[in-house]
Amino acid sequence: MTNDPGGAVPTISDVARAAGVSPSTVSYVLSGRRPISAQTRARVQAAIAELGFHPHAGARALASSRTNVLALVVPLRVDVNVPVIMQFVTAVVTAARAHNHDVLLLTKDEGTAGLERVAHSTMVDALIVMDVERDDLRLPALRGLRQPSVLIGLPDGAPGITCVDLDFAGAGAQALRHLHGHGHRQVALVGPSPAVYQRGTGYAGRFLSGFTEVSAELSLRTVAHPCEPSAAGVRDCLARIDADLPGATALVVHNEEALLPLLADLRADGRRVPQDLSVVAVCPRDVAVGMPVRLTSVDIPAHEVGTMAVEAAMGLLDGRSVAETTLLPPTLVERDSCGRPGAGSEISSSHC
Amino acid sequence: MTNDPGGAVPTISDVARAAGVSPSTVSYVLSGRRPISAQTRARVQAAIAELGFHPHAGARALASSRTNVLALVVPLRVDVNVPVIMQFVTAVVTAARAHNHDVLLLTKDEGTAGLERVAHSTMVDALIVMDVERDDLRLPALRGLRQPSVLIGLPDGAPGITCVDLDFAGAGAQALRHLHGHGHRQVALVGPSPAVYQRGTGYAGRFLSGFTEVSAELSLRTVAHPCEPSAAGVRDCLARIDADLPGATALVVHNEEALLPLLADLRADGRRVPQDLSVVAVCPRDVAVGMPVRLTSVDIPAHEVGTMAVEAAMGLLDGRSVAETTLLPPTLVERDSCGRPGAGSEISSSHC
DNA sequence: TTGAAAGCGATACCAA
DNA sequence: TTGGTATCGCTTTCAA
Repeated sequence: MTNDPGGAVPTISDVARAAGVSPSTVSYVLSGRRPISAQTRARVQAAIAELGFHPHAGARALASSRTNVLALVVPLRVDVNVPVIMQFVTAVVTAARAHNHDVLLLTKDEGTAGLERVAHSTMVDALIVMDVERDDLRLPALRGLRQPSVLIGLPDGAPGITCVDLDFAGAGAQALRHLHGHGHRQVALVGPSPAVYQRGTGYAGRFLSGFTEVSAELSLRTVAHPCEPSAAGVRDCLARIDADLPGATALVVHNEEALLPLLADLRADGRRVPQDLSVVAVCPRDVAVGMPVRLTSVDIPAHEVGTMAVEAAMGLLDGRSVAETTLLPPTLVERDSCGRPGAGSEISSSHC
Repeated sequence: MTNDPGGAVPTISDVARAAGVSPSTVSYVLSGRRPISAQTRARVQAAIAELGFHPHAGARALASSRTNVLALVVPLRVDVNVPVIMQFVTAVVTAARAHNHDVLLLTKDEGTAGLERVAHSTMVDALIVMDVERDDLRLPALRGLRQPSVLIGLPDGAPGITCVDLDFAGAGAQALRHLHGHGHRQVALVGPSPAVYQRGTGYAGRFLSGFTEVSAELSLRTVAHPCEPSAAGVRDCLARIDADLPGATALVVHNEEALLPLLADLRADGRRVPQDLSVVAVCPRDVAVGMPVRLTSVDIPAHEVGTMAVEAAMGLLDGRSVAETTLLPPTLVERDSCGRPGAGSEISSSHC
């Protein structure tokens, strides 16, 4: 690596001259878009290394109409689960890099204008949009862009845009089925914060509907309450559950941030998990594992979803056909927070 | 806004033709780099709106050697405080947008190669690097780039690169002085996880040294222990403190993730905050406020730091002179977690 | 297997 | 106050 600080930045022509070939040959060595003899390739590559040549991204974008950049729109609200968002972001950046793309970060609060700005100015090849609401105002704008987009989430109706998400209805169903299989007949759902429902974020409702359907199908007694993710909010929510369904033997918690205060609250109340109350959480693995009690959980596969979103975007860019909607099947992992109702302290973990 | 989907994307020449002026005039209307008569300007702007023209970012970058993009390098480790990172990111993106820049997201684990890739290919005008270690391997690489960079953090020695950070030594001093002012003479520091110290992240040591200096200066009895941010880690840490400094009447907690388990642990032990034990936290405001007890805290001003980092980068790009090191003074905010030692339940919040 | 040269779409210098 | 145009650095078609 011969760095030449102070010297001018080498261009493709400099490389061509040094290698004794034409600029186009250098370009083709770089892109592999046409066969090059081994010797020529070697000479060019030597010259590239020698000069420390790096193609100019802007020039490339101009000539090829490809930026190798993906836009990622993230929510920066505080009531949204920050660690989960970070997992999506990590997954997207990592997957994008694996496809030789970089990631331009947009915030949701720039709204439609932000999307159009980066798309119209050709800063990106495709867009990935997180935190999509059921009737998201940005959808029409996205449809109008020349670049393809991929949603993380599932809006109402046929969005006409590629969507990737966890099958939250399936997740709700699976959580409840699991508890039913362990003998529970009265189960309460601790949902996301009211703000999430009000915002019209789809996953909350989809999870609830899966939960509700299974409840009906299996003739269970269930209640569902949203929950503010704070010590006070959790206390409220538990009180309401005790009032509405005093015989509840299990909780499904679809609210990552409420988990810690909730477990603390139960403990302070002398209600042991899982001896007195079973808990199934819906959250990323590492959150479930990091709790005071290792929680049986339905995984939120942020990494997979993020990766699939990028794969879908790449597929669209390459002209491959891509399923409009991809719902990842839920995965429930047994850990230590779920026993049989009324098992008291004599819980046999082999049964759960 | 007359959208013309399906029609070709308009270029600056199309606008020029429509407005009856030359392309350069359109460019100057856009950039404001030379005086334009009001009528011409109006005609051009009308044409721009009419055609829905947006300058091509790549073409612009090529012609002007300015991308209007900032690289932001974020750590995606799990042991790092995710919400705090998100606050930095938010601040940087917001500030960058205020200066008409976008943000390209790089992960720390791409290391030196990632920095050089985006810099050499001229994808960005400047770089902002988070989570800088005391003797960070990336510093030499950053110094070799044509683009300026700004560090969030403070490496050892004279880095030769602009740095922005909270004055952690001052923060440690302030936390301890505050407790001393309220009568505490035996104070324990609950530090970040051992991993943070081992990684050589500077802020942990700087905080500790400020704490230690004040301890000596005021002849206090203090101990300091790192703390794994988990239920078990917190238990361990508290046990060690009880062993080493049984008379401790106050805790300084420089470990955001340990706060919740720590408070739960104290509560379970029947030790009330602040009646039996005072606590000063070091964390962002909203974290302090969101705890079961509203914590007196030294703020981690992620927003200010992120904003200042962007301002510094803009200053460097504009050729303004920028201080090599900017340490933001700490701010302690009184809330409800700090009383006089031995005050028991008769705490008078007016005194604290 | 390689080369020549015409763009890509802006900016900014040199003229008028 | 405005216009003409060379230039930025690369890709890709057309030719050989």
